[in-house]
Amino acid sequence: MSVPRIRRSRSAEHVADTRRALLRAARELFAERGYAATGTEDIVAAAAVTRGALYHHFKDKADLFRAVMAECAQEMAERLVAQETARAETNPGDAWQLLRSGFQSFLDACNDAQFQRIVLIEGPAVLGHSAWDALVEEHGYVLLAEALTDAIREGNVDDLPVGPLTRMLAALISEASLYIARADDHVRARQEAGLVLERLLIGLGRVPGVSPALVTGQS
Amino acid sequence: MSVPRIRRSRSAEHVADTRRALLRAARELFAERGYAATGTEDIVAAAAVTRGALYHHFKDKADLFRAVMAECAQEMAERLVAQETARAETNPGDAWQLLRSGFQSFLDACNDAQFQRIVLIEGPAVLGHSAWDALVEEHGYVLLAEALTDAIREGNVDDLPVGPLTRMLAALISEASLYIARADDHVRARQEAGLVLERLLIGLGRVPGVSPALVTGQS
DNA sequence: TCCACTAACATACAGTCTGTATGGAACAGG
DNA sequence: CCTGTTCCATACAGACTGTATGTTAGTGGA
Repeated sequence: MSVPRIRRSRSAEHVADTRRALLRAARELFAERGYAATGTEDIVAAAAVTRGALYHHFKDKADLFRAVMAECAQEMAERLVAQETARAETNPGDAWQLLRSGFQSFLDACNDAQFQRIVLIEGPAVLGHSAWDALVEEHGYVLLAEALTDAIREGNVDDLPVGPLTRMLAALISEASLYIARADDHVRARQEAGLVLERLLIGLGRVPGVSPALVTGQS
Repeated sequence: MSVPRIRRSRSAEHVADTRRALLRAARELFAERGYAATGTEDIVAAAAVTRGALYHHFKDKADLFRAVMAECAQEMAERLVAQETARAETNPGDAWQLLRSGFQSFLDACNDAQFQRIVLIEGPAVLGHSAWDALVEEHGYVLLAEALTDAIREGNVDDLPVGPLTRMLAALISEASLYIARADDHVRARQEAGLVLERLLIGLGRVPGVSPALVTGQS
């Protein structure tokens, strides 16, 4: 009953096509229905191949997801870098000013349903913490940490520990983007979240009168 | 519709036992292995019942998870409320001071592996966004939002939109607690995260020289 | 050109897991 | 005594994942 599939010359280009089709289909479906609710059969059907191709190119379903998430994170990082280098050229300010505006543009860039669902929602649960963190570390945190280090070196941001600062700021922006995405009034939510973010960042600047040893960790 | 007094002195207790056993076993296993990696058979085995009992008490596996997560969130909220009311009595300060110290103690309370895994990691992916948000809204956000509203009314916190502020602060603390939990040096991580948090909160206070309309939303 | 040999799939199958349907025991009420 | 309901156990059907196996196009060597 099954119509035999005719396979023509299988060039390296065709192989790459298969892989890309799988990635594209998986990305779409994972973002729309979530990881658990997306069967491998659904993916290969959308990609017009069979499960054999999937398991040839990827170790398992989670491996496919990892590749999809890496692609999402990669694209987001590239988008941001391009945006920020352009801004730095046209309007050269100090690193701190650049970082603050960068946060705001990240807030806009983050407003991408696929990125949110795959990287922020499904990612931590599907890949465990370590694998997720490794991916984000590679694609996202490095940029933020670099910018923060620059700003600290320039003296406009107080010498706070970059590690936790990076994670916490990233979480802040992530949550803000999710808040904006699910709000009824996107424009208003964007404005409010941007305002809150800007206010929170104020505290990072040099504040001469404040001793950095206020908090010791024991309540 | 009339509910006559039901007295099943012994059996009613037994029924509650079954339910509690399921909740306890599920909580343990979900926190340890994650939702997807925990089979219903594992849960009922740990609870010393059969799958029939599980599906009698809960609609499906996700429903059981929801109950577990609600329990976790409930306990966390109770713990915090108790802690804060005690603090408020012994050391009555203004709402803002109370809130700041409350954040720090939340940072400590959040350092609970079950809470982190179930509520913060698995929750958003297992229950969708809306169900998760509804639960957190009910158990966690209300407290934070109330405290923020008080602090704003007292004038020590600027009149910022409470909705996004609540979510973003909660995300901040959640990420900080995760950072602390996975750090090699917990004590140091706790100290650093607490410091960063304290600094970020500074920006929320009244800052006379800053116009709140700096950020308009369009980059 | 012939012959391995391998990459790139397709297909069939086995194991696992979830949800449901069925059955039964205990108990309350009429 | 009969009946209905609650509470749970068991059996079963469907779905899904990963793997084993088959098949074909390309490739390098002799």
